[in-house]
Amino acid sequence: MRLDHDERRTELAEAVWRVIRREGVRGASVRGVAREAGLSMGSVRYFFGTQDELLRFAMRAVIARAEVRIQAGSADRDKLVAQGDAGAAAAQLLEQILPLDDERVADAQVWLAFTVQGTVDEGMAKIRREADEGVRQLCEKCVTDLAELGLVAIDRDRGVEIERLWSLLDGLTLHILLDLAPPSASRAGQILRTHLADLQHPIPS
Amino acid sequence: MRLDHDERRTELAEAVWRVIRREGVRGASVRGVAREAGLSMGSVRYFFGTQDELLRFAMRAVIARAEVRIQAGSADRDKLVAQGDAGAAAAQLLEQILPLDDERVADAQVWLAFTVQGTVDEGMAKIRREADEGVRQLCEKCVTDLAELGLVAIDRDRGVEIERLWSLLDGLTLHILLDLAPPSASRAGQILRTHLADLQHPIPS
DNA sequence: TCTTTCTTAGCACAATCGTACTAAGACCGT
DNA sequence: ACGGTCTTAGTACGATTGTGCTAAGAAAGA
Repeated sequence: MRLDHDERRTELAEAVWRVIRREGVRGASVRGVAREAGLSMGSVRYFFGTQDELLRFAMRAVIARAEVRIQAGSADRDKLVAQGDAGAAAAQLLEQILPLDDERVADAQVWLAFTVQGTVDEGMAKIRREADEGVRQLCEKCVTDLAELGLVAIDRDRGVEIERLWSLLDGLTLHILLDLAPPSASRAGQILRTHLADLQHPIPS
Repeated sequence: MRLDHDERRTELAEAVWRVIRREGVRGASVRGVAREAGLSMGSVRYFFGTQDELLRFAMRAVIARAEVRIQAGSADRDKLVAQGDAGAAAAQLLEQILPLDDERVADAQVWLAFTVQGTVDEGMAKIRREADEGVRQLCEKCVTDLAELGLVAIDRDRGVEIERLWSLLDGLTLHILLDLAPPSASRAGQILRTHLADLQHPIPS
């Protein structure tokens, strides 16, 4: 069955994630992943012809999980925007992106490892760029939704605000992953809401 | 001469940086670094008894470079604060932290690689935490200086603002390194100044 | 039950890894 | 010129790496 085949590949991807969290991308050798998955080396090679193919699949699988999470509350958020509360919609969306529970922390750890590996591996860099563009568009949508409802001051440079929001999100994510300023998970949401509140008010000057 | 000895160690650290930028921490093997430095394997081992020692030294050397850069304009900034222009002082300091030229981008690339390696290597994690605490204190000083001059609204939670600024800095750094939104280097400064301006005005209502 | 296809296991190969060790070279005070 | 210390080079060892290849086992349709 072809279904079993894909399920196996996903199981192997999950084994890759566990190994990466424990030993880094360095430890994600074919043998290491096989051991983690309880399979032999030859079996892994049956499902993935090469190590690169294995790692790229595992990387894309992280993206797929994130997309599912983001898609989940999509309808609710659209309703909020239609009701004029784009601020609440933005908060709900962006809190989905931040790693605020263990599962998302685990995913983000793996993603960060792949991201840095992409500094050296052009194949991974390409995958990362596609995913990052997706996040950027989400940030853009948040700012645009707010602006179209007149909730963002006109004197704001929208491009600057989009990239500021985007950078803040990635910085918060990094800080949560590195466990900086201990109560990060709960405080990250507070920081995000403060930022969105700022965005919705003009600079008095 | 003991001086030559330390100079050699620094040369080897620089070789480590180049290898890491080109091939990642993965490629920073004893052999690889020796080849990059134009030395034999045995020579590297003479200056560093173990690979871990070599990499840790190279990591601390990145910190040392950053400290020199930050220390450089220190007097000027203190003068600005004394004159009541804490905003200009903050902008000058924080722009030193961002990788806005090639040299600092190179350093930040290496630092990021070490940082992620620290996810798996407790020794590196310790070094990273010390350095991160230093950056946090710089952010704290910026916010505190502004607040003591009455330039920050009282209704701001200072802890939140410190970590928001800190996260934004790290996020901007990451985006510059990953080359997101092409004209990042020039735009990063603009984003930082926008953020500092926001910080200096109360949230109306 | 036989046969064909799908999975799994295991070994072999060359390459690379970190470390230990030895010996030859360079340099310097005397 | 000599003696001793500081540097460098080179080699060897066992372990691990990615990949190619072969054959045994499982599953399923005839």
